[in-house]
Amino acid sequence: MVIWMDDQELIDLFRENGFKVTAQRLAICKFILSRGDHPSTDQVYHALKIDYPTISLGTVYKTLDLLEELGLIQKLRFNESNIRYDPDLQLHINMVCTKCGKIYDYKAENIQNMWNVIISDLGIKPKGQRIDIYFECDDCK
Amino acid sequence: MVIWMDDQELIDLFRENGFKVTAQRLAICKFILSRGDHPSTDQVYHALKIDYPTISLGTVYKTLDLLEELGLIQKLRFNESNIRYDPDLQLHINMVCTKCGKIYDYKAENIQNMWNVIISDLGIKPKGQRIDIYFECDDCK
DNA sequence: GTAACTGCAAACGCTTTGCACTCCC
DNA sequence: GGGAGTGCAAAGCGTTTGCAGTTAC
Repeated sequence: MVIWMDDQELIDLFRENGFKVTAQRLAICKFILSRGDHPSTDQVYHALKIDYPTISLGTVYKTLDLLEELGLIQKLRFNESNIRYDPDLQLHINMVCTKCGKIYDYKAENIQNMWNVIISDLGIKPKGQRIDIYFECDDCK
Repeated sequence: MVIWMDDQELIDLFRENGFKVTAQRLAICKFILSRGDHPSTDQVYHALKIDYPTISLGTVYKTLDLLEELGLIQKLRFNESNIRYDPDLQLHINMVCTKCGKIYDYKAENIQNMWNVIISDLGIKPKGQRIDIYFECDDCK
């Protein structure tokens, strides 16, 4: 799922939380929020290097950490060693191809219903969740 | 959940798959299979160093990779940088405390039923899965 | 006897940190 | 003007790799 925020909403969010608005921040933020495939730090970095040739990996890491703090994205580690960033904090299933590593999101109403049952059985207040299914995607079969 | 295999079953499993049986392998394997809390490589290493003072981290890594290949355990990465090993390949929920990092397994029949529904909706043959819930455990509240 | 395994140490890759320079406000 | 953010490079740290010595079979 792609979460839409316009520039002004992003700018307000940064300012409200006491952070300055920079071109890099906006660019990283807009890039990650527009992608449904959980890019890695490196992918963000290389994609933005085209329009922002001086951008650094450090800035990408720091900004993505900031976005996690602000509750806009979730960091995920799969079995590869790098971090991936998921802009969807709502309940969904990460369908991970074990061959090519592509990730497809899957959302359905019945998942939410089932989840509600589980949470109520557990009697806890969850702060987040993650559901993965590992499979071989059509391209890799 | 703790999966029980006796020594002879382990030994047979190694031999059947063309691997030699060594004291280190047996020890690492028995240790990880007996633990429900998803130890890290380092934890395995330090725990075994008591009885096997010459054991090395490299051997622990290699053996745990081997156990994953044999289908006995699953590697999991959480937001910490290290790898954790889960000896339960059956469907369960990893309840992860966001403060202390402890992991509790949760299993219930209705989860399996719900899961079956989702899988059949998706129309895929999953090769594995992972379900996490992040929360604050009683000790950390 | 020999092929596989262990232990050690070096190499590796991703992430974090420190710091001088820059830019937002 | 001042403090936060950027870019760069170095440091950090968990993991992997290579290899000589050892052990299972």
